[in-house]
Amino acid sequence: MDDLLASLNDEQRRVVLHHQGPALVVAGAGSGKTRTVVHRIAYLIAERGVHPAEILAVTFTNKAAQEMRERLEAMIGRAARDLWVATFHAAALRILRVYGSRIGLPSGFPVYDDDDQLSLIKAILTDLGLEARPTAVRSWIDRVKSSMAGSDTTRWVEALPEWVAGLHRERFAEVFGAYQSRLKALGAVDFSDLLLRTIELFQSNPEALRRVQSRARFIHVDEYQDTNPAQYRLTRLLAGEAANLMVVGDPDQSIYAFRSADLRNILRFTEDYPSATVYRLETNYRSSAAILKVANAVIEKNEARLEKVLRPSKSEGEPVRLFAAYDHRDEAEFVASEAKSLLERYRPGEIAVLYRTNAQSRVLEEAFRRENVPAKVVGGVGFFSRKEIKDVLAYARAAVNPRDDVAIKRIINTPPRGLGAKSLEKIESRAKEDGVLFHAALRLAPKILAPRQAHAVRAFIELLDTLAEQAEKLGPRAFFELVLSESGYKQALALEAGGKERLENLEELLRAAGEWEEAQGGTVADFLDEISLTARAEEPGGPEGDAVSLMTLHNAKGLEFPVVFLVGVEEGLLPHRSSSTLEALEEERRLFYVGVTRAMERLYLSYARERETYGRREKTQKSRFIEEIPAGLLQPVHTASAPPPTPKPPRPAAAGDHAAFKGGERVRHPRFGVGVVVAARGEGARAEVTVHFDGVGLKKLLVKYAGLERLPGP
DNA sequence: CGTTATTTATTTTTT
DNA sequence: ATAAATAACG
Repeated sequence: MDDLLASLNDEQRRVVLHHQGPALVVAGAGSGKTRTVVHRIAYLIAERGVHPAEILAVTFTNKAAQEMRERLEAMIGRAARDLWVATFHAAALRILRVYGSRIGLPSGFPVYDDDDQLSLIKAILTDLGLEARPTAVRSWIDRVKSSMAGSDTTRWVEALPEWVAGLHRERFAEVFGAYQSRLKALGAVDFSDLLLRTIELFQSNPEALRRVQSRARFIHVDEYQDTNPAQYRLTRLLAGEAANLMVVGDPDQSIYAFRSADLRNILRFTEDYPSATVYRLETNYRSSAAILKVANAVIEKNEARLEKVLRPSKSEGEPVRLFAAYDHRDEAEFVASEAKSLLERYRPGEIAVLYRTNAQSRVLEEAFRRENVPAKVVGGVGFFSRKEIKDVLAYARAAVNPRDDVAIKRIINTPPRGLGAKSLEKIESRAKEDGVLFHAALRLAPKILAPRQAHAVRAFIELLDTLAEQAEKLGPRAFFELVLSESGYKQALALEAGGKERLENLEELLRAAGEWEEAQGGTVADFLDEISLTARAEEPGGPEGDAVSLMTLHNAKGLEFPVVFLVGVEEGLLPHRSSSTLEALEEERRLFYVGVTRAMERLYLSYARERETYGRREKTQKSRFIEEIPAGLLQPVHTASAPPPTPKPPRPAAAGDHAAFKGGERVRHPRFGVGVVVAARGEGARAEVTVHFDGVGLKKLLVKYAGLERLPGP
């Protein structure tokens, strides 16, 4: 297996040859970190006689896990199937599915995602009569949990700011407590719980820990700089005394503090494991020297960092270009047309556009469409978080686990069955009286509801029972087909406006389920587990052709592209306006650094002087990060023609247009099309017109809202 | 009860 | 700008 080592440099080879005990690999961007880890695993198997089933590799994203699996399979073939490659959360779920009963988790416990969390929180806020923003409450709950403050019942509250999500911290603590006991009563776990409950299991159950350890005798943790306290703890427990633990990371690429990631975890590794060997990968194989100079110039400005050199291995290359756009549209237009001309030398898939916020993707998508360049948003609002998909998945969840109240409430009146808010309230209060859960009270519901509703509930229960029965017999695909037909969901959708696209999405789900069955097979419950952890995954159906990738900077971590456009490099966006502290600012700077270091050959930075947010146009300024780059490293781009000073499209006459409409005028409505005003009455805000639209008929409209456009007479 | 109209909030990043 | 929450209507 000489060739295992032959293709590596000295730095990398030393890592691969590391045998036992703890190791910290500080790996700069583009230094071949994944490659090195993959080789190390292969070497362990081929040369050290380690069995694949004794190796665990933890990655940060599912995408990274998949890539690592593929690379290992390419290198060692079938043996790769016995390796355990997973994210922290996926690994924890697998552990809890096996040993969860030992800490009181019911078999088949559900994993609640953001949406489920939110509906639980909303219900609790209503119960307690509190007003607060549910999303803010959720993020604080997550923060408390993943920083593991929740375990210490008294002190963590005092560590919070006085006001949290619009609640006094004492009140917040009540909500937190209610949330936790609610989860417990439901026998459900949320994302943070996957980690916390696994820790709990290991601490209370040494035997379970030992068993898992035997499956993880050699542990690798990628992106260690982004581990949060719970992940840190879990890693330490798993590594145990033997500590055959190799962690890999780059402090300069730590960009998940908002999710409680703690940079100090990697900085103190050598204190945690005094016997640790430290390796450094400092040769960059990815980027041109010109690009690296920019990256280094910026990251140097951070104070909280380990000095680290990153040596280029490539020549100077193309200069990094800087484009100052008139506005966000102009910027998008530039990117799309420049990308188009680059297609002479690059495939679309070799080009990426990176931005700070998801909201920036839309203009870009539109611009690419106009230029006829294939482009796709990677990440973003995932396929599995669309309403119709979540609805159908909720049916599956309720079938697999009849105690999943959140799922049941989601679907009890979807499609409409005549069980509205009033009926739910009745069932809910009955549940409270009896001290039972919603799903239990539901079974009593026929007794406390009007005949019509009682009948509907009976039918619904029957539906759930049928589905529960079939969920055990059918594969996911057949099961979902059954759901669609039996629930009436499909029929309801077919009648709905815009239902066609949703039906197509459901077809897509069926196809994805079918493919999954063929690829690995498993029960409906297995399928749910699989997708519960990949909520933001790409559209199923695989890579549909070659396309330019549009994604957030966070999503770009770990990836590389020959051509990168980093857009919206403006004050308020990058650094984002929310970063008020020095720590936050430095994290933004690392984010910028991550973006820059994704580029191999060509890098474009751009910013707009005006940008529309919230539909509000605002003046913007170029980012301080651009100012931090020595001017000689950037080459300004000049476009052939400056855009018009006022690119604002003419707005249709509407609110504010005080000239009243008169009978006989021709108008255009955004939805109904062209029509003739038949009558008009009222003034100002209450002005009302009756219009006869071609092919639609008579409509009474409030001028203020209708958005009517006056057309010249015939 | 269910549909439509109107108002409100939302934008940081994700397992 | 747009989606989601709420109110008004049928």
